[in-house]
Amino acid sequence: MPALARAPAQVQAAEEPGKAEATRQSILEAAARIFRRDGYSAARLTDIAAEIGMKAGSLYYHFGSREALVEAVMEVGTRRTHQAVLDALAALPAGAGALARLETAIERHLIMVLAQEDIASATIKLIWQAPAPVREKVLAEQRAYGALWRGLLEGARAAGAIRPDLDLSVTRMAIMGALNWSADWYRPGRLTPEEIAHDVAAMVIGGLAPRP
Amino acid sequence: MPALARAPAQVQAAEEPGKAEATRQSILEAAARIFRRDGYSAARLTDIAAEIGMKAGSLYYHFGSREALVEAVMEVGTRRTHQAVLDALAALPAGAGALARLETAIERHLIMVLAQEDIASATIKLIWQAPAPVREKVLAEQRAYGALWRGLLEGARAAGAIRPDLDLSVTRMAIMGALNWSADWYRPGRLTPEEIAHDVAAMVIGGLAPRP
DNA sequence: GTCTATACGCTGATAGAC
DNA sequence: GTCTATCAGCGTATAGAC
Repeated sequence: MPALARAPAQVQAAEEPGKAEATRQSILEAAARIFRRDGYSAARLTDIAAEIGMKAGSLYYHFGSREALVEAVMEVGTRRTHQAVLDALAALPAGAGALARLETAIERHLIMVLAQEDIASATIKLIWQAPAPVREKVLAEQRAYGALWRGLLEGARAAGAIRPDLDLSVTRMAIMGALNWSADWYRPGRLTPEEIAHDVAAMVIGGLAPRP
Repeated sequence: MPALARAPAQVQAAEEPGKAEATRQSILEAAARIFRRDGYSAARLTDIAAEIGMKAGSLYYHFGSREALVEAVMEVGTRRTHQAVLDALAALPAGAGALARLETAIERHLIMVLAQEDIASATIKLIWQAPAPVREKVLAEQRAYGALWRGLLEGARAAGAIRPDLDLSVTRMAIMGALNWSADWYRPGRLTPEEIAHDVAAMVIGGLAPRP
């Protein structure tokens, strides 16, 4: 079979960013910025388009609807946060203990949310604002991420680092709450994302530990 | 000055619930239910009115606008939660320590959010969904509530119950996040609000404690 | 006080020129 | 690919009957 001189346009676009793909990306970024700033209901397609010097109608060449757009934003946000935490865990030394892994995950997740990552923090903010169908899809995708956390907590419990009277589901949700709420209240300034991440991680880890 | 046989209608309405006042109350409750279920943008005045067998237009006899309605819901929610926590604190024995006070506040706040209190949990859910002007007003009202928590944390720190390296503002927001996020994920069933409140309180208190 | 009927504005979405 | 119309739908809000 002779090699094709050039892959079909569609495939090419999927592989290396052609113009359409690049535009799609900047639309996603712009949408994340506006959605994050205004919330789901107040964000208008006009504002999003204007953010990158386009007109609202043009967005429809790249996305089928407003809902498809939010969904895409949240899908990327979910995947990106998941991947960042996985990477951080992979970067740990081989012998890292369960607590070190949990601590790493907490800090990395929080930094994704705080460090100007519009897509990550917009995603968190939008989860409970988006229309139910979108929310369901995203939550389904987040199950894998949730499973990662469940594993981390079970590992910590097996290592004796979690007091036996705590329910692990409640624990997990309380942790996610402490982390995700920061997407709303955080304003750059007094403390760095790293400082905040450290404090929260310290609190959580300490809170899980069995009473001496 | 001879006593009036009957107070003017307006004053009467403000003092003891006349019909208008009673209706106003049930509108607030209905609105909280719908807003909590659907979120700010998806909740329609038609749905709210229908919830209590009214027509959308009739709501305008009681509230000037959709925004005025959400604002009223959130105002009541804020006040009611604040008051519930104050009451719980007041019910403690006189000699209760700083940690016991903090623990009580955590549990009471969480129970307000979880125990089918539509107005309290709708308020939390709406804070970051409502239009900016409404949010600003509500946040302003919540400053007093925030001050209560700041006092609780400072008291705990003075009592030596909080490790010195934790920033109290970050701590406070992390706690509120862990508590408030529950308004979104909690579904009645497996665990009671009390059980959840206990777990979260235990985690938080433990997390603040100085490392031995 | 609540209804019905309607006006109004706004925004998501489409069609076709370029 | 992006623009310029333009439409359609919906939900808030108003006016007036009852």
